[in-house]
Amino acid sequence: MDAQQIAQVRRFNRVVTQRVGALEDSYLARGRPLGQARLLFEIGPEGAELRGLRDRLRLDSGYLSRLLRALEEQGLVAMEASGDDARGRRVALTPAGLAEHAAYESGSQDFAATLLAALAPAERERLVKAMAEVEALLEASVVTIAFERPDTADAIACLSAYFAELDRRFQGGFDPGAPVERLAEGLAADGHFLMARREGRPIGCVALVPLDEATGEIKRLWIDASARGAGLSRRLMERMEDKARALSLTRLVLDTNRTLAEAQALYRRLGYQQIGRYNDNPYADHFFEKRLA
Amino acid sequence: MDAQQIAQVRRFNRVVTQRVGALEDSYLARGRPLGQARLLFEIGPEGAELRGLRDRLRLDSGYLSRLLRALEEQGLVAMEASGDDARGRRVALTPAGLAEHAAYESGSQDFAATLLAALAPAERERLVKAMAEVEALLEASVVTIAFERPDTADAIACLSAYFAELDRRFQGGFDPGAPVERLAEGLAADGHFLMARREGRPIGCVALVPLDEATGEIKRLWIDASARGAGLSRRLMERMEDKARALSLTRLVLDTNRTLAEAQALYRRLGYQQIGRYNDNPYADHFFEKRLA
DNA sequence: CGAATTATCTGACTAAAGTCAGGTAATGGA
DNA sequence: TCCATTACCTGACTTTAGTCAGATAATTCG
Repeated sequence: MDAQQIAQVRRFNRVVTQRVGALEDSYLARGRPLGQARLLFEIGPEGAELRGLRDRLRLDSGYLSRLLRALEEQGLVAMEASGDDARGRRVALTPAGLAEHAAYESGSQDFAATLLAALAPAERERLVKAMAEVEALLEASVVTIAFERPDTADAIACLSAYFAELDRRFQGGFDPGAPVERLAEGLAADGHFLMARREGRPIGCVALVPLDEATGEIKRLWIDASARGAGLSRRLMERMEDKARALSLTRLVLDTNRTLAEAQALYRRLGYQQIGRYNDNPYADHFFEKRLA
Repeated sequence: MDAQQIAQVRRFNRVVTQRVGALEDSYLARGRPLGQARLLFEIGPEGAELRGLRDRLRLDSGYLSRLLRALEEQGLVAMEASGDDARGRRVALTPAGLAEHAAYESGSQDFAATLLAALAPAERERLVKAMAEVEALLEASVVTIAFERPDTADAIACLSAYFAELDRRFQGGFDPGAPVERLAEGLAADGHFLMARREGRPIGCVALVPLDEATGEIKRLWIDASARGAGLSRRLMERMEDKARALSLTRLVLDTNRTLAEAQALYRRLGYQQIGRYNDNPYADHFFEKRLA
């Protein structure tokens, strides 16, 4: 990355934190300490477990407790017992708290609207588009990618999400042929499993299964809907190719269904070439291979 | 503007202030209270007047004084008398202060680099481009546009910048034919003058001079280089069209030089049609008109 | 069951941030 | 010249933010 890019990022950081950060805070504060305001906002109309609040806002448990006491005295929140674990507790907004929350919501909306109102419609659209792009790529930049065991709860959640999506998208649905757990165990025995996480939560995966001395098969490429469009699948695939090279494989193959157009486009962009059928997978319509340098 | 746009802006605000704002602060702090760190950073290698610091950082004068005392005790800054007003004071960084400032600079660079390093080169480029777009449009959104007298110092600065640019761009240079001040007085007598400012500083202008009962001429459209590409000229032109309609004009005309290609493109986009020469301006090569609805 | 762990709360702190009411010296206008 | 204003400083506060060491009750694991 070059100096110009770094300079642009810094300029962006400066402008945005000034223009957005400070102002948003002032809209959010509403004459209340910012800590209390943020907490009230984070609790939200559905209420929340204290545990989660501590994690999301990175608060010391003593501090959180005190903030809650303050909001409680103002009649804005009420504490409740948590469902399954009697140690944990929940907070919910009282009617007064809900009203305050709504005021925050509309303040934040007003702020966004003010920002947009200063622009002509065409520029407005450009701004919104560019913001979406920045947001998606910033999210992508905090994604971590690592090889993991495919039989952990998180990995199985990924595989299940993948199968569920295939079931939705294939005409006639999709049946993996065996329980997810069994397939995961199989992968653990003879494959490699790469997982992408954002803030700890799994958002994507891909598997590699050696077929013979020289050939590996790419399987189970899945990206959560919230993480698409930021080049994550490419990052996963490239990382897996590195692995294949490290395993001395010289050829990767994969199959795919005709409804997965964006996947096919990705494979082509990555240098995969269409080949003839190499397995009897009834769901597969297209077959690809790539020679590894 | 629609709800989706507002929602996108809010999401952007949330993600960016979390990802960028908080982290940048931690890079900036370097084990020093954030207030002191910000002040040190803001003083900069050239030093600064206390007055300006108070304004830019919105600090109480007592608080600023105290922060400076703290930095002084650490040997990072030195106070000096201000040039013209013996009440005012300046701060400058000592060698130790300069070293700390440099450390902040490099920390901020590291942060930007870390952000980019997590992305593949193609995404990196997309991110930088989108950041530039957001930055430019956010800047544009704090631009204020208003009719002002054309014979103030700021307005004359705009007109001078305009003439200087024409002089640079025209083959053979440009001679306005009279001193800027005289032309400004003329405009004040029979025209209307619209000015764009960003944080108080003039960054663009346009003038309207009625030619007869029904026709007005658009002149002196200028946008500072730092403000181009965000649709400001369009905003100025549209605002001036509104003014023309309010004056019951039904037709606007303007002339332009062949080297100003982007201006011609703008006029066409705004619905101006090319017509024959309507004056004897020796610098004009193309003539346009627009019928007002 | 008993020991270790976990979730929350309370009390006792400290540091940082920010406010307010004077006070002094320089400046500018009547 | 005199008086209001301005720029900065100092002292005396208050509020926020955040930390840390127990205490208590529920849960989990061996």
